[in-house]
Amino acid sequence: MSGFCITKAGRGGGSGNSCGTGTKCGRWNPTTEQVKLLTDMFRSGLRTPSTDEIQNISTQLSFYGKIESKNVFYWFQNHKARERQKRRRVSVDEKDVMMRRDDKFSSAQYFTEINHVNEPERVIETLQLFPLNSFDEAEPEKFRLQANECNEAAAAFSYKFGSEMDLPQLDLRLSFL
Amino acid sequence: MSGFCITKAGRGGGSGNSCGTGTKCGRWNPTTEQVKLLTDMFRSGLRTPSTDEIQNISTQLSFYGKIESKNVFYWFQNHKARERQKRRRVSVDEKDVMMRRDDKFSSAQYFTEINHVNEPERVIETLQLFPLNSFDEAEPEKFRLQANECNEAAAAFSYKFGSEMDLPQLDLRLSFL
DNA sequence: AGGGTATGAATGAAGG
DNA sequence: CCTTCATTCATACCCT
Repeated sequence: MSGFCITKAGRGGGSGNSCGTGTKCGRWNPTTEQVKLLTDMFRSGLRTPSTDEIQNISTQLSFYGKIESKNVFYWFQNHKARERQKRRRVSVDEKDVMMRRDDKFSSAQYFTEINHVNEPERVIETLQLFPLNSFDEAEPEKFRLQANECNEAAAAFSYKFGSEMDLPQLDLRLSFL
Repeated sequence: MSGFCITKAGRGGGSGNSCGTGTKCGRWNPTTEQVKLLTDMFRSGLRTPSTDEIQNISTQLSFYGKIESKNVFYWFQNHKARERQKRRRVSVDEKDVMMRRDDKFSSAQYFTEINHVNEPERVIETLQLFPLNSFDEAEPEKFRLQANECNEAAAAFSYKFGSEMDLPQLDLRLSFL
């Protein structure tokens, strides 16, 4: 299928991986300038660039090194997802902590914390060199709590399928194998 | 054996992956055989299987592991969409390369490339293994669909490369907001 | 030199 | 059909 992991045959595989000049092939390795700019954009509020924006960004960043549009696309996808993930993780932890203490009287505190929800530990904040608008990450994300787990969306599956297991065994065009 | 990546515990071996016996199964994890067959079908031209086809395929593939109709449905949806997306990105990237030269008025060339949108595969070999009327493989999609995109892209470019091409000091932060 | 972490890439599943 | 989200795989990088 789509190149499983086309992995760079580089390592050990004698295959023509001509990335000699320290540029490792295989997967995009952003330069610090590229990362800085991408991060700036993200901090400025850009979360999901459109195709055109991706193109522009890619084109411009290519000045600093090899880059493809898909790299930009993935970068934003991952960055956004990970921020969300981190936030979720934090909130869950907070909840756990609370729960753990049989809190009978901390309801007030509970709400307070919930409302705050984010305020991830300033782990990465070391980068706060920028003067700026610290509003950045606020992002009023819609809290569409999603029913995860095996909730099974079969029901939600709007696509219509015939009458279930009718056992229509047949010729099958799967004679590929 | 070049087994380096491709698979590993996850979807490999088409056996270990049994969500069946109480194992928590979050989402379908196709076995390699299933992927291979689906890919073959896709390469044979099947793009949008009908409900019946989906049913049949699903039934057949269930021999290789747990699978539901919706999985087949989604697989084709995703595969098709991603191939198209990939193609689009690649073609644009190529364009970028060209644009780097001075040709700001290469609209002719521009369109030529768009129309080409080379399709490396596109093997028509298998022809009608499928008795059905599934001509959809031909994907009667017209080009006019692309026309629109072309315009947008063109606009974006003119905007961008209107006068100079090396502004390393780009002010990305504002251009896309 | 090995383990942990950060992150690029891929893809199943939905929503619209 | 297109876009987006969640999850997972595969690596690069860093640390002890």
